[in-house]
Amino acid sequence: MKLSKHTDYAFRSLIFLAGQPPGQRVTIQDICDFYTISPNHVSKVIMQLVRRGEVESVRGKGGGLSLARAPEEISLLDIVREFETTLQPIDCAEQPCRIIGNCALQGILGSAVEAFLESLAPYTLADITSSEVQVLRLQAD
Amino acid sequence: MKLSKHTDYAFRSLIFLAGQPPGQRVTIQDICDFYTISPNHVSKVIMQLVRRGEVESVRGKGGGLSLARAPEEISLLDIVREFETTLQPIDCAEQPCRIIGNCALQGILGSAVEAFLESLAPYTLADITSSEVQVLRLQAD
DNA sequence: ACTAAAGATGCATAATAAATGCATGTTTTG
DNA sequence: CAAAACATGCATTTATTATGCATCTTTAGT
Ligand code: SF4
Ligand code: SF4
Repeated sequence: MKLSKHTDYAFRSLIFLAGQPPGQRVTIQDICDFYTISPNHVSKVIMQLVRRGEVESVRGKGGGLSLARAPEEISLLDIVREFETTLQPIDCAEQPCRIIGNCALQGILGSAVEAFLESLAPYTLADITSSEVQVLRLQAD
Repeated sequence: MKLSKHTDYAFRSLIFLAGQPPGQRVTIQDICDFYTISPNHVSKVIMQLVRRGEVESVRGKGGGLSLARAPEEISLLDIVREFETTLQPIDCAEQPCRIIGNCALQGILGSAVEAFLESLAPYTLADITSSEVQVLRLQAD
């Protein structure tokens, strides 16, 4: 029961962006340098965030990335929902199971996943971006 | 965010065993025939259940498997805990993350997993073993 | 207009983990 | 002692994830 790295990379990127002074743009390279992760992933993750409207990207020379919304308005739940490919803990149809329809397990697991997601619902990017991160960012330069 | 097939195979096996008349023994082969899954997996899964004391196995000719406890005493939560290799949604140390210690995300995700597990806690094998399954089992022969 | 910076996208490969299969050993009944 | 059935280890396959590479598009600055 793990989340994919894409999901974490999305969080890392958002946290990094949230740690910037207002109006500042950063490049994908900056993010990758900071975390020592692959630009290929970050690039794709950022694209998804741009499409969703969480991040603003400016192409071309002098361009870069910035948050398109206040951190308080970026829900952790939305990010998990976006980047997790499957939220169904068991796929009964994959190895077709003979007792489908007579098994309450699917339902129980489904509500357990709901409980997982519900418990993320109250939190936003602002809750996971401490001022220490901003300091760290400055030290990095 | 999927559970492993081992976990589901454990559930399938337990449900099958719970559907037997009292005192009846079944072989691993029976379980595999019923669900059309691989004996190799089931064999290993059953072993874990035997070690944990949920299933009783008798070796040798005429042997087989049976539940070692009442279905009401087999917690779904315990099964998930046993068969899921990792219950940590993100491993911050894998791609060492620079903001470890300054990131509240781990904690939030941790409590989300707790919520997931907590919501399984009230249920037992008895809750997912309907009488229809027993009927189906009889029809299978 | 040209060039370089920087994002956007697609495809190929590598790494990892899960799932499956095969072979062999051990126990027990008849 | 032979056959049934569990027990265990190892090899192979498959699926998914992660990574890398190549190329295209956009835009600022000269
Ligand atoms: S045992 Fe229940 S949850 Fe598992 S595959 Fe069968 S129907 Fe689905
Ligand atoms: S961003 Fe937070 S949760 Fe993700 S790896 Fe870094 S410290 Fe861990």
